[in-house]
Amino acid sequence: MTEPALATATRLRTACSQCTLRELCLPVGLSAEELRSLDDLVSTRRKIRRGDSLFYGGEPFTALYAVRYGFFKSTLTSGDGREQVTGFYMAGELLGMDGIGGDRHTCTLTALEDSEVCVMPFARVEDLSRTFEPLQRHFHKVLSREIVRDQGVMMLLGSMRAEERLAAFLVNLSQRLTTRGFSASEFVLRMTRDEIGSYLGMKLETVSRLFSRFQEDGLIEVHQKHVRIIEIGGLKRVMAQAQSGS
Amino acid sequence: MTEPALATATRLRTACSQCTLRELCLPVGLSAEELRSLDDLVSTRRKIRRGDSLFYGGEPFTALYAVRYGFFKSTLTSGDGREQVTGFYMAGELLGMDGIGGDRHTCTLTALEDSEVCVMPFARVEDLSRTFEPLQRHFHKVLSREIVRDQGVMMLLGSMRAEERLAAFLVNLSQRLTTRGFSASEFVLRMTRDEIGSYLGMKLETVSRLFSRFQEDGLIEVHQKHVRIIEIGGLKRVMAQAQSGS
DNA sequence: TGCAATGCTTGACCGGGATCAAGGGGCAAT
DNA sequence: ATTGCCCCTTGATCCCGGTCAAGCATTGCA
Repeated sequence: MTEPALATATRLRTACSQCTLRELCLPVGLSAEELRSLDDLVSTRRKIRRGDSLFYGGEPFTALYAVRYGFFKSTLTSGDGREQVTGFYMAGELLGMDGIGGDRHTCTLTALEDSEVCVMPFARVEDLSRTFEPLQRHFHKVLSREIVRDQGVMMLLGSMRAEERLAAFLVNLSQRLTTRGFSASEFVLRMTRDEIGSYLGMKLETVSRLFSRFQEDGLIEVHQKHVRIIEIGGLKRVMAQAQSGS
Repeated sequence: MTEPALATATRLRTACSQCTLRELCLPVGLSAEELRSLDDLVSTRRKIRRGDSLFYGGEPFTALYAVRYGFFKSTLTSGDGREQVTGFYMAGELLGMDGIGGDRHTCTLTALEDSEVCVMPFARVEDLSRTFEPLQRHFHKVLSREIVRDQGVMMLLGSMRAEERLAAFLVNLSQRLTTRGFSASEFVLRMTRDEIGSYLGMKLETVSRLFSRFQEDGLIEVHQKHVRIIEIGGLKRVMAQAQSGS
């Protein structure tokens, strides 16, 4: 039986081997053939409109997702309804790893702009990584890096002052955008002050005031969601001024 | 060639299949034979004296460790020397997962009492989990649960007030001790006020004051490191009194 | 094109928790 | 049993960042 033309087209559209983002979400240094063996990883793609959610906390876990384009936040809701932003995700980053442990997602993933993800059924990820060692290794690294990232945020929240936290946030954002070929110094925030504040453990008013202060100090220029970093070195200095906070 | 008696003895001593903790750190529901196939996981054991470190941040990553007995803290040191406690670990819990992503450890693991760990060379973990599906699945779950745990701490630090955080800490400790067959209501803290404070993002004085306050309120009884929980329901109520903090 | 909704900024004030300081208790080593 | 060190407790004071409030800017929809 020959493959129908439509299936071929779909396959091509979802092929990891053709994806410009692959060095962000897949192991590097593979031969063309090895790469092709990864094309089975992605079953389909899914578009998420701004404001819609990819999955909700409590929902059964079935797949991991790689961001193709767009921007997401992950949120955790506590028993009493408080909402905490636990992360922001952009192209090439992996979503849904929280769900593996308990077979349901613990957090909610919401698109902050129109986005698209590659759907990777988790059973397939596990199957493939049993037979394909580079994938196994890579997958473990991705999981581990998520742990390290979270611990970095713990350090942020646990031992830094508000202005240090916001500076660190901007520096981090700038670095991640650079990796993806965007400008390091000028970008549009996809999230609100409230979401930044939740992520960084401060109120939206504090975020706003600090943006204004950084601007007065000549470190950045802000107009609503538009941010231009003028002196990244200054931000890094703010980040690390050895004092204890909270 | 027969196996020398000493090797046999070592093997017996390190056999997962014989370990009373195995339901805490290995997949459950395995046959005796399947269990035996896991005995290769642990290469050796290692004792760590109180105050000594199992590994340091920056050190090359080679193995994961399962706590056999004892108590550990993990700490992260920032560029400017500030130290953040990122977790406490007890029997049956897995250490070292932070190292997988970058081939070196990012945090330091220090014993808070005389302890022993099982050393599981990571190459062996990956090999075995390629051929033995239940181990693969289990390992992924453990990694994922660490992510979820860290996100829980982020929520703690990002959106709860000091007294809520400390109450949550006590409730969590009590639960983990119960799982391990210890008393849920009476235990000895292995860490100092300073370490608790670092973990929870507050100063040691605040920890001390809150302990005193909880005692006045009849929720607990504290004498130095000795804690007796009198009303766990009260602690849970403190934990969730819907207000915003920090 | 105008209106409503949402998000941002800024000011005034307040309070939780940090900081500074002093003293007390327990444990380990001898 | 004594000594010294580390840890814990408690008080007094201060300040960062939260809270409350008012008004402005931007965006999306009718």
